[in-house]
Amino acid sequence: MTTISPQGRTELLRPDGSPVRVLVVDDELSITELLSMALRYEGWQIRSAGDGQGALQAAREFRPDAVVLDMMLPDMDGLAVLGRLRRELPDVPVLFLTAKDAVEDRIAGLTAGGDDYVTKPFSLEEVVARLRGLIRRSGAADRRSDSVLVVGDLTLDEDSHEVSRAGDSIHLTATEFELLRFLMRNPRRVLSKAQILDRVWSYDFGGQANVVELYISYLRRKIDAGREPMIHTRRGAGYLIKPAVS
Amino acid sequence: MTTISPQGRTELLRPDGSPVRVLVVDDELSITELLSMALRYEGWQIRSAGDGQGALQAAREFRPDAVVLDMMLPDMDGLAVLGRLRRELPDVPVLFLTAKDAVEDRIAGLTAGGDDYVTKPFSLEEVVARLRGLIRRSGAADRRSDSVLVVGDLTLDEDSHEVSRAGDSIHLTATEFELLRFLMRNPRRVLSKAQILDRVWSYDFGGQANVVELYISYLRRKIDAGREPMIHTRRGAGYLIKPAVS
DNA sequence: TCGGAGTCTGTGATTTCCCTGAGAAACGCA
DNA sequence: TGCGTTTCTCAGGGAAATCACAGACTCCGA
Repeated sequence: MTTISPQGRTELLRPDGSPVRVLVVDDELSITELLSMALRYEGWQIRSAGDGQGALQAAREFRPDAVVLDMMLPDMDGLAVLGRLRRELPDVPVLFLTAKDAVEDRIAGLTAGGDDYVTKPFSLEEVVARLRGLIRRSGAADRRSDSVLVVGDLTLDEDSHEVSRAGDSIHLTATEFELLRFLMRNPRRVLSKAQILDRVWSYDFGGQANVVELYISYLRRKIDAGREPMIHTRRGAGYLIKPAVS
Repeated sequence: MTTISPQGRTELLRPDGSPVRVLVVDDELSITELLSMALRYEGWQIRSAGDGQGALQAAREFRPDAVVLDMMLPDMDGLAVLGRLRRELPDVPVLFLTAKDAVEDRIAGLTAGGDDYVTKPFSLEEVVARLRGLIRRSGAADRRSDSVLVVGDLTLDEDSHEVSRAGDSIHLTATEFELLRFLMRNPRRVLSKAQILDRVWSYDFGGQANVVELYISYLRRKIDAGREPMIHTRRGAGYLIKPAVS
C-alpha cells in the first residue's frame, strides 16, 4: 500500500499497513549507524547486526522484508551468511555492500535473483533507491506502487531514468538525476547543502561544497529554463522543490 | 494464464492461478542458491535438494511442475535418480545440468522425451528460457502464453530464435540473441552493465566488463542500423531498449 | 547606500565512460 | 584437419561528465 506522509513523501508499507522492516548487517559501526539513520528517515523499521551470527539471529527474530548485507564480515564468509539467511528467509531480497574491486569475483551471479548490490563508497540516495526497488519488486509492499515520482508537472521515472516537465522530455546526467530524485522525494521541504551532499554524493566525498550549488544551477537550466521555477533557494538554509503554481 | 507483472514481465502461472513449482537438484550449494534466486525472481516457487535421496523425497512432497537436475550427484547416478523421479512424476519435464564434455555420451537421447539440457557453466537467461519452454510445452501452464517478445516494431521469438525489425529478418549470434532477449524482457528499464553481465554471461565469466559494450555495439549495427535507434545508453547507469517512436 | 555573506555561473582541466577497430583464441562443422 | 564463425581482449580515440576556481551577482542589515 502506498500512502502520502505529512511531508509529502511516498511511503512503502506492507499489505497490513505496518512499516517495512530492514535488517542492516555490517561490521563497521559507522556504516550501520549511517544506514540506520537514513533508512529510518524513510519510515522503515531498522535492526542492525555487526556479524554473521548476529545477522542470523536478527533474521529469525525480526523477520525483515529486506536485508542490507556487507560481504566482508569478521566471523563468516558473506556467501555462507547469505546461504543460511536464505534458508531462514527464502523470499527476502538482499542488497549487497561490496568493495569496488571485489565485484567481479564474488557478487557476479548473486544479484541475478532480483537481488542487487552497491559498491563502497556508496551514496545514501543510491542505497535507498535500490532498496525501494527491491522491496517493491519482492511483493512485500503493494505491487501497484510504481516507480514514478511526480511534483507538479515534473515527473521522474526511477526505472527508465526518464524525466519530463509538462510533457517535454529532459535529459539529465547521472548526478543531476540523483540530485533531482532526492529533491523530488522531499517536495516542499528545505534541504541543506550538507544534507544534499550527504545523500547524493558518496559518503567519502572530499570536494568543495559548492558542487551542490553547481548542480542546482545545472538542474535549473534544464528544468526551470523559461518556465515558472520549481527549484527555490532559501538563503542560509538550503533548497527546495515544489509545484510551480502553488 | 499469463499476467503482466509490475516490471512488465510475463509470468507463467498454472491453470488454477497458483505459481509454477520447480525443484532444483544440485550438490553445489552455490548453484542451488543461484538458481533458486533467479527462478524465484520469475515468480516461481522453488524447492532445492542436494542429493538423489533428497530429490526423490522433495518430488513426493513438493509435486513440482518441472525439475532442474544435475547429472553429477554424490549419492546416486544421475540416470538412476532420473528413473526413480520418472516413476514419481511421469509427465514432469526435466532440465539436465551437465558438464560440457559429458554431453554426447549420456544426455543425448534423454532429451528426446521433451526434456532439455544446459551445460555448465550456464547463463541464467538460458536456464530460465529453457525452463519456460519446457513448462509451457508440458501443459502445466496455460498454452496460450506465447513465446514472442515485442517492443515497438522489433520482435523476438524465444522458441524459433527468430528476430525481425519492421518485417526484416535479422540474424543474431547466440550471445547477441541472449542479450537482446534480456533487454526486451525489461523494456524501458535501465539495466546496468553488471546486471547484464550477471544474467547474460555464464556465472563464472571472469572477463572484461566491456564485452557488454561490445555486444551492445554489435546489436546496434544489426538492429538500429539506418533506423530510428531503439537501444539507448544512459551514461553512468546502463542501457535500455524502448520503441523507436515514443 | 555600502559592505559582506551567501549564492550563482562561466571557463576550462581532469577524469571517467563509452565506442569501435583489429586481431587472437576458441568453437563448430564439414 | 582446415575453414568460417563467434567470442572476447586490448587499446586508442573521442565525447561527456565532473569538479575546482574565480569573478559576478544578490540579498539584507547597518
